[in-house]
Amino acid sequence: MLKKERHDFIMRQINLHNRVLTSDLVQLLNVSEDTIRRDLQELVDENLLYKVHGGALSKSYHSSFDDSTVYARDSKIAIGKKAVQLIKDGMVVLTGGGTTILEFVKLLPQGLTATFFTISPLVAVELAKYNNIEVILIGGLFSKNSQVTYGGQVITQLAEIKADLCLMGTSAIHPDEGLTDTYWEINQLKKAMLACAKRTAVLCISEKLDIALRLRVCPIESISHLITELDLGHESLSRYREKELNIL
Amino acid sequence: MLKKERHDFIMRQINLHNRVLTSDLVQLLNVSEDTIRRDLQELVDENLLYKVHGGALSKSYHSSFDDSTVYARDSKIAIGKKAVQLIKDGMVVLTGGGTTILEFVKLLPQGLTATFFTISPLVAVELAKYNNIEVILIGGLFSKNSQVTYGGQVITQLAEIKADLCLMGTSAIHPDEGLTDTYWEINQLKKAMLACAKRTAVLCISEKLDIALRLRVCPIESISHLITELDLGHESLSRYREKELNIL
DNA sequence: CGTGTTTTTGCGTTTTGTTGCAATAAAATA
DNA sequence: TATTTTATTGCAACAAAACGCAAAAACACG
Repeated sequence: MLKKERHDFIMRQINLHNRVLTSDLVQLLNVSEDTIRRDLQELVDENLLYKVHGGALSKSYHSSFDDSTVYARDSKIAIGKKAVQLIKDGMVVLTGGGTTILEFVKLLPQGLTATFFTISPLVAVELAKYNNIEVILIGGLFSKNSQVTYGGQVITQLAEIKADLCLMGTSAIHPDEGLTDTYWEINQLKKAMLACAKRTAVLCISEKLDIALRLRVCPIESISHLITELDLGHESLSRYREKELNIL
Repeated sequence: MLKKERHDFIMRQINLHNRVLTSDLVQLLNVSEDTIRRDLQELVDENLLYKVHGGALSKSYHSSFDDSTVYARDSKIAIGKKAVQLIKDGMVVLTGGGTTILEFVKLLPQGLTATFFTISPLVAVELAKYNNIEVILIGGLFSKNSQVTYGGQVITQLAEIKADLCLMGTSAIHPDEGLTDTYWEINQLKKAMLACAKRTAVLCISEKLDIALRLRVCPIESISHLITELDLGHESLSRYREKELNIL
């Protein structure tokens, strides 16, 4: 088995299970511990995973809930500022949930007149602080993990909406694999959101670039804007610049 | 289980419940007390929580005092405790919004298995902290004043629900005039909520007793329970005791 | 084809990290 | 104060990682 194959195998395990044990890999791949450790180190150097004592963890699996201190808050504010530029008076906007979106909402101009649909209660509460924004919260089953509504009812309601712009956070984006996710229901949800907006902007901190997870949401071509905290010319974005995609 | 995963688990517990007991963690994670204590110490070193005798506390719990700014919080907690007694495993409950309801939700027992419908995003977020409660957020226009969803869509959806119990806060209750309100839309909403529940409990701090506002929601007979912070025998409640109404 | 170079891999050793135990100290509780 | 519960500390056993080294494989090039 070639080294590259081993690396791919490891990454597949990581994306599948969010974690992997060194000892498991030794068994599965039938090589020495040292080799696995070296492999993991190389993948760390490529910025593809986190190494911990005993194994490795997925980058996308970021210690799920830390509401006191928003992870990478500065980056998210930078993204929020860029996203605000897309919003014009009179627009109908659909948003997902997540801390990045929340930071974006806090940065909207006070006088903005617009209609916002959202599946996130927290986003709704934040949007309600703007006098001229009409807020419609899409109801349904409430997800304990993602803190958004999901399920059949949400998707049915989304089908009735025609939005000018959809803003969504993401757990992973990859130049070839497009938008991917780990959970089936969230995957379905994102597809429905994409379907009801003319354009979609993906808000994404740079460390979620170049990651592909189990379930495909859409190809990269279905996205109109990619917003990261990086400068336009940044090297990490070159593979995305080749696609038909506005980068902010 | 990797150490990092344990740390994440602990942080999730902390952020969910604002506190955690060492002994609980020992059981849940199946490791020795020493390990848990060391984990907690490491998280303290990372400035992620406070350690106290017997367990640990969330940092945000101490720093953010927005709880204490709730008006008449003690009364609302007293009401919440009484309201919890009405909730049994397996029930389908519908709740409104408001700080009284929110305090009630925080007092629910951890293991409770139930289904909650709610029109309040904040209540939904709070309910989501209970593993065995299914939370359905009813969507629609979002009211900037009351922080609940309202309007035609909400009423349509309410019509499809059959709840065992409805819990609502109120701005006014009067022995002769019944439940009253100031805003047309909220009035409609409350009527719809009443209609879809077998029984309705009104949570109401004593200073809202004996007040009648412009719009009638329902006569006092339509309410099955009145819950205030007062003792059962309190004089202010005498006029209500004469009605067919359980007083808690 | 042969020879020197680089890459890859596994082995032994040392170092570091992790965990549970026991003895003792401190804090909470009655 | 007496008793129980929880913390702290040092220690030993074990697991995993790092490091240097050498064998083997793959590669480059005359």
